[in-house]
Amino acid sequence: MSDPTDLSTNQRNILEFVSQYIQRKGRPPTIREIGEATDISSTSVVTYNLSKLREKGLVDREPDVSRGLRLTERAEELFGLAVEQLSNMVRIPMAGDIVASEPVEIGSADTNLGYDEEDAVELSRSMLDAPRTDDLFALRVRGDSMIDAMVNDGDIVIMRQQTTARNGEMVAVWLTPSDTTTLKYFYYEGDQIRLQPANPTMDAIYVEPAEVTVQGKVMMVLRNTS
Amino acid sequence: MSDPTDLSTNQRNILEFVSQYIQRKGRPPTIREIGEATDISSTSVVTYNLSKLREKGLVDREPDVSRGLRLTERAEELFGLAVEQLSNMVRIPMAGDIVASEPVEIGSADTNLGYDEEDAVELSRSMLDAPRTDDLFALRVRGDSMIDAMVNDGDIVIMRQQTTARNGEMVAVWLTPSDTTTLKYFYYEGDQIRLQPANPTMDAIYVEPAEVTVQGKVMMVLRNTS
DNA sequence: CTTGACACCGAACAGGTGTTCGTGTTAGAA
DNA sequence: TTCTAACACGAACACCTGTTCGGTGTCAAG
Repeated sequence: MSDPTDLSTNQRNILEFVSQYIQRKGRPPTIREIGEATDISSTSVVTYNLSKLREKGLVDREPDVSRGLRLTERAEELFGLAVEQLSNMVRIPMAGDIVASEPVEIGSADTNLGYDEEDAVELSRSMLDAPRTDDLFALRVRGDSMIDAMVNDGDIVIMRQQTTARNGEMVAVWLTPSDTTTLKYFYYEGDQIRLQPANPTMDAIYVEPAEVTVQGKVMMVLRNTS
Repeated sequence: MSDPTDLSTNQRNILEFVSQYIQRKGRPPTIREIGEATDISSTSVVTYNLSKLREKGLVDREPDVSRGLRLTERAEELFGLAVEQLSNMVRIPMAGDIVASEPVEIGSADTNLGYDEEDAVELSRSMLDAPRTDDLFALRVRGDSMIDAMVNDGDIVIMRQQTTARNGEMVAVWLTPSDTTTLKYFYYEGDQIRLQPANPTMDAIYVEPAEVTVQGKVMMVLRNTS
């Protein structure tokens, strides 16, 4: 009955228009502005549908006040326009865990088409100077196997999915000889690859190009100690 | 002439009221609502002052439209209301560097009264479960002296200013015997204090309570590798 | 003193705006 | 078929709202 999903065409149009109008103009629209935008000739029809939307908890109205119209949080969630556009935050999905004994699993990041309201990390866009953010994903580190990369159990690494690496980039690599995943600085030197641990007190290892598979570039490491 | 700092009392009141009204009601006020709130009896006076504010680039008006009033970004910066409340982001000032050879310097964080538009770190409020965020500050790590705390050169640590610590918290401590600042997990054990490095492969050190000065709690560590 | 800029006042006007009422249409239940 | 609820239409009304205009007072420059 009051299920917000079953809306008439008019009601859906109204909701969408109001959301866009507020975002664009910074103020709610009038009854007649709604009517014009949604091809409703009569103001009473707009009023009628607004009262229906109010019953469904999607809008809020202040009586006898011009533009006394407001979208409920619930409606903003359904449309998700205002929040997303307004803030310069990046929502990075948590793709799973990263462990030394398995390759990086990026499956859940690929299959994630619609927003699943799943686990995610929110970052300010200014924190990572990345032109694109849709190919980023986050992994939670399990175990102490990454300590030579200065990454601890429970840390979160923000990664970009890519199969190649440039010199100096920190990447997640899969080493076929030892069947392990590690985070290392990548340097291509002549005929072999130098993998340098982030910890400056530790020594680099040298491997053949055929033995390494780049699985992503490490953009950032987050450690929450509180 | 068009200096935004020299505003009449009326203009200042109007600006403040409009800002609060928009934030509270989600729509701009009418001319008469502004007049009532600021004790201006005539609508023309409000119009007059609004046109003055428009000349100074603080408000924007759409003619012949009810509530066709908007605050400029410049005005929002001056008042700093809308932006701050709207986004769930936390702005943490960069207080300086942290090095092993000196105590933590929090001076610049204290003397920072007005927003100096200085260097800062912006984080999603959901990332650090801290009830208060006004006593947080950020420090950039210089040198390799913190590697036993799994913190690298160039990393940024988010800290809360406090002089006491509870067991299990990671804190920045100043050790008087060696005159060094380090980041360690803090454990009070009977008559002495155990300071445990974050790196699980390293051993703890034990010190007398008189030898340590807690300078802050480490809330988060950020490492940007891109 | 006169002038002009500045700030303010009160009133009136035209159009904007939410509300209400009577009526018509359609689809589905009884 | 009849009835009910949902949806839609147009008109009228009362109030809201931005604009405009003539007028007042203050104050510094000429």
